[in-house]
Amino acid sequence: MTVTIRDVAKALNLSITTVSRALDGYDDVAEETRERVFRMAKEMGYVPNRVARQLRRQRSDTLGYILPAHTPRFSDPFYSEFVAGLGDETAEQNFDLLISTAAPKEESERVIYQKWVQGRRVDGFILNRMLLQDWRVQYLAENNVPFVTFERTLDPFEFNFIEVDGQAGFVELLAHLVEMGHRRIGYVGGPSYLTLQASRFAGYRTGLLNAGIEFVPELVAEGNMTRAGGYQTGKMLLDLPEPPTAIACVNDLTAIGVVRAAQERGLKVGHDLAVAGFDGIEEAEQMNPALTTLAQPIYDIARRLVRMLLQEISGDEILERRVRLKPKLLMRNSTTH
Amino acid sequence: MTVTIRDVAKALNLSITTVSRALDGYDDVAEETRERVFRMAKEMGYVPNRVARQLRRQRSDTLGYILPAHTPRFSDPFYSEFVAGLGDETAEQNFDLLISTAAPKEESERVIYQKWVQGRRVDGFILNRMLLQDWRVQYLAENNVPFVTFERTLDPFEFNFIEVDGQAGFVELLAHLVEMGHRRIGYVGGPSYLTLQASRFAGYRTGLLNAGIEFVPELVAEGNMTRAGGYQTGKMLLDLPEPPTAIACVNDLTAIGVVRAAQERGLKVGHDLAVAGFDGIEEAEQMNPALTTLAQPIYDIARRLVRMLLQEISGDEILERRVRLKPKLLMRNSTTH
DNA sequence: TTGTAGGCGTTATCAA
DNA sequence: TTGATAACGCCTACAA
Repeated sequence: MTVTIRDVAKALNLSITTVSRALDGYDDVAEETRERVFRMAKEMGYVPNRVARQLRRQRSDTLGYILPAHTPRFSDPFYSEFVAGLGDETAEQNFDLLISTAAPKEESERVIYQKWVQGRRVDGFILNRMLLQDWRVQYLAENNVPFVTFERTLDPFEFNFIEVDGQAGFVELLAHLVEMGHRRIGYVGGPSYLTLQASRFAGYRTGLLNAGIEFVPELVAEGNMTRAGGYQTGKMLLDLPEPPTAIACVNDLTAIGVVRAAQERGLKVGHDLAVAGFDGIEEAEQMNPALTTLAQPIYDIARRLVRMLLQEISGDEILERRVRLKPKLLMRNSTTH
Repeated sequence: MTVTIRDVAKALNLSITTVSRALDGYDDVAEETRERVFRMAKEMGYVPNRVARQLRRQRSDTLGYILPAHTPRFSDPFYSEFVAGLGDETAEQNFDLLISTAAPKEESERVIYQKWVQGRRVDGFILNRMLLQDWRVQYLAENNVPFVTFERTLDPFEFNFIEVDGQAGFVELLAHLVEMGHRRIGYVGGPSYLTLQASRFAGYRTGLLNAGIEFVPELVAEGNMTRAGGYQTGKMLLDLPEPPTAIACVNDLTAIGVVRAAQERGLKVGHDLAVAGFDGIEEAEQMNPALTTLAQPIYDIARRLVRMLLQEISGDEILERRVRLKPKLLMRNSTTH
């Protein structure tokens, strides 16, 4: 049926050893033999059986990523871009990417990690949307499973990660808003157990401090990082007796929701209300008004994470361990008009 | 290191054969033995090595799906929902889902299919966004690889699929627009080689015919099914000397772009211009004005496709072969105000 | 430079 | 009801 290495060997009157070594580029194979092997393999359409190779090598050549999806209709451009980056880089490195979705912190999420680890389905994991204290980090570290993360955690384990300095970003954003004349600045965040919420919120507070503006708890609300969440919390803030004149949001999706809430109230975003987000998704650029945001190179980060993880898995020299990037403030019409 | 079936057998003083059969639920194992085996396996934390099993059984217990992504920043809620459905159902059936992204019709896409087929990485494929004549169908059919599709093609091969009747949907939509008083109705479609474009466009034309409205080629434009594409083509149509008063769009994303173009021109969508889409993504419901759309149950369709494919793979009786659904017209403010 | 042989962890065949 | 044994396809020490 399908062509195996044995068929190729037989057709060439060689041993499977020689064929295997020729194909794998060992240098103890005669140049002429190698060429014959390559030609025949191609002609017969031979493709190594990955499963057999995996069993022999005791590696799966597969990376795992579990998407933190709360609902089936979950949709965040951040993840589309992130997954695209993971997929492209793994493919380029001749690895596979195994994906599943699970609601964060649920039992079902834990079950998937366990299944993949114990069934040796993957050689390592990419994690993101980290919790301040993250059971995944503990579980993987204790089981000696390689992993890398986007954002870090407070857990007392050594691991490699990329982080984008949300605190510094928000400090810069607040300075920008203050410069545009705002003093009453609101903040719509995400769940408090998220690393990114902690650092971005810290940036918000530092930014206020820097400008000598008093922190007003009423101007801060917790959303769920979706459009709908931004819309809800946006309405709340805008319906205050003394509403903010600017709202900084934990991510672009939230900001999009806030913009909608504002427009529904007849406010002209950019004039009557400034709104800013974080991520730099494509939609932020295209909406009306274009959204001021702290952009991070999601696609490239994903690719880089894969490379870091593969270095760790292969035991190669690890070139990058803890990468810190700064988001880029893109000032657009939602705050500058 | 990790526990194998051999360890369990040794601990119980049984042969690995018996352990294997006990665990797999064969009925020629003494009830008492079976219980001992189960208890010990659990105690020792034994999890079968999936790779070894795959090699032996010559099956991968994995389904493949290649996401048609044109750019790294590609992001369409349709696919988020579709992939979520695929992932949930495969997981529930104890299968894995292998995902990659590739630009449609590119050489790189073909390479992935070949690699997965020849490397026996997957037991079957789910396809969507079908081309009228689709090389994937031909390739898989000729290689006897099981697959199911969302939408069908014109290829002369037998295969199982689910389709949503876009033609009937657009006929209904056009009737609605006509009833709202529109006579000058535009259409923004997708690439002409797509099945869904062919059928939805056919519905548009039939709808015009039914209302006795002459077909005006200038009112039809080809987009690329993205927000940005909708925005571009929307501007084009709206800048005509005699612009349409209603625009039917091939999908929601396109419609969202058209709405933005209209709003930029100061048009009040729902009053000055009617706009409608197709898909029923969440955002369509939340935008302002809410978007009239032809909704299809994307998540459920994905799950159903997986079940159909697994029936085909397992050789079970196939309960569903060619499923035809009708989209549901959701009339909202973008056309009814 | 090439070949022989053993084994990765399962499952399936056959015999006991 | 249980066990010995042979694959599945590949890689790699070791021998030739």
